[in-house]
Amino acid sequence: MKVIIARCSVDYSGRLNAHLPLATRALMLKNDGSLLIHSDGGSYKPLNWMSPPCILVVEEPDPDQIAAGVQRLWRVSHAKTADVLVVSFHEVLAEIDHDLGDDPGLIKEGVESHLQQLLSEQLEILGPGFTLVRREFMTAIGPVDILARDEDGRHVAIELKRRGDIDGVEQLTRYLELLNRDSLLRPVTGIFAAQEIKPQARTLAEDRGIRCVVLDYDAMRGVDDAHLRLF
Amino acid sequence: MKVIIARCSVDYSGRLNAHLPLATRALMLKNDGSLLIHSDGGSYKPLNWMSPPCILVVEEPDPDQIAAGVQRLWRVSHAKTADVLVVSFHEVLAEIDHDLGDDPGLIKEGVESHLQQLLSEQLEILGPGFTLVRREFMTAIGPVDILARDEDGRHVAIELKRRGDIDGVEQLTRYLELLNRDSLLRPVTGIFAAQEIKPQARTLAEDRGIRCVVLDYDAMRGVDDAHLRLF
DNA sequence: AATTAGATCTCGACT
DNA sequence: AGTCGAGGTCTAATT
Repeated sequence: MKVIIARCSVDYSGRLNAHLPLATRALMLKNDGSLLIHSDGGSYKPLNWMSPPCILVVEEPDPDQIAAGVQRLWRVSHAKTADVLVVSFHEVLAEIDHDLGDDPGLIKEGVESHLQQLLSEQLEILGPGFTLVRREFMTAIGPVDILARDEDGRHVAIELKRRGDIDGVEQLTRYLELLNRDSLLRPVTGIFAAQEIKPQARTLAEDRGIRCVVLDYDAMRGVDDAHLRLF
Repeated sequence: MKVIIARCSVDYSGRLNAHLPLATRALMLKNDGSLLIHSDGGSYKPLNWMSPPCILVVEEPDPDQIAAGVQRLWRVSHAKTADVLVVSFHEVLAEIDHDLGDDPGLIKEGVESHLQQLLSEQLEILGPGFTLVRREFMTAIGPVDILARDEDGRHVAIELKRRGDIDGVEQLTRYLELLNRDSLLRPVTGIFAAQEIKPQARTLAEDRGIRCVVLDYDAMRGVDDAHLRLF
């Protein structure tokens, strides 16, 4: 990995065209040839970048560029697409070159799949007498997060989201339409469950007879922990 | 901005919990206190990070940590949420500290808004006799990208995407339903236009009588350039 | 400040 | 390899 602080301008051409005027920036060149160009702010997204697989070529600046103050020229080309990133160095202010070796990788403890697990174990949150049929119930257009039965034994399809917006309601609607064509399942009602439900999504869901349920993740985890402590 | 190459381990706790085992990594500390932790690979997304607004506190390692080889301890806390990132430094291998100043920012061209401009100037792509009514035609549920009339003077709502998938078809369907309630506009047909249309989206659209048009951005830009060169 | 839709989205899982 | 769904999504525009 090489890190360079430099005054430079940058041009990108590919899925869009973009230009960064001359300024001081931090460049991170990774072992695979990929390049990130960061400013001293914003969040983790670089101002400009090239993703691997790509190739870095050091070019000679032409006379016009030299006259304009360009000392070094990098052309980073994507190996499979026509994407190109050109960095015009006007001044290199600092540089680090160091071998990092392989990274052992990130250990994550997720939330989304965990939420599904918690809810399937705590279906009473949705109402008394709810029982689980299956998690990830497969249909022709994809898996329904949870299929359950209500206290009267009728099927209920549950779509789970961390943040419930309109797309989730559309998704559940498509599932319901499909499930209700199946005489073995019919009638199937829907529940839209999320930690947070956007007003537009709630309106659309209720318009379509889909019940909305806001989930309290911390409370559900608490119940789960209490449950574990019993064993 | 400070860039550090160090052997370190990292723990994140927030919307999820994550742990990075001891390894050599590149850390980028920005002026606003935000921190990125990169490995020598992957794309622009860091292994771990803390977004601003956040605060960095240098802590004293406790005896156990010192015994384990921890030389320095950083605790980066988000200012508004409970998110915390802890970096345990075992060895600092290189370091750069440099002031970058403000960045003049990125100039972009070729995103959806640009595509919308090009298409509204080249409506003949959709068929002979098409005329523009309005870009961003406002409705109660949001703006339709382009409202036009076909050669017979009938209204056509056009939904524009870079990549056309099912969500875009749903969106256009909602617009069409609403627009067709308006006696001044009725009948309104739909066109789903994108640089790339996913098969599922095409099937759904054509099922609903919505025409699909694949756009050639380069050709459209070429026409635009040619048009400019005339003046 | 809150909401919404786009993104050079990225990333992983599954077909 | 393509497709689909999720993301500690991020980000910019608009209400």
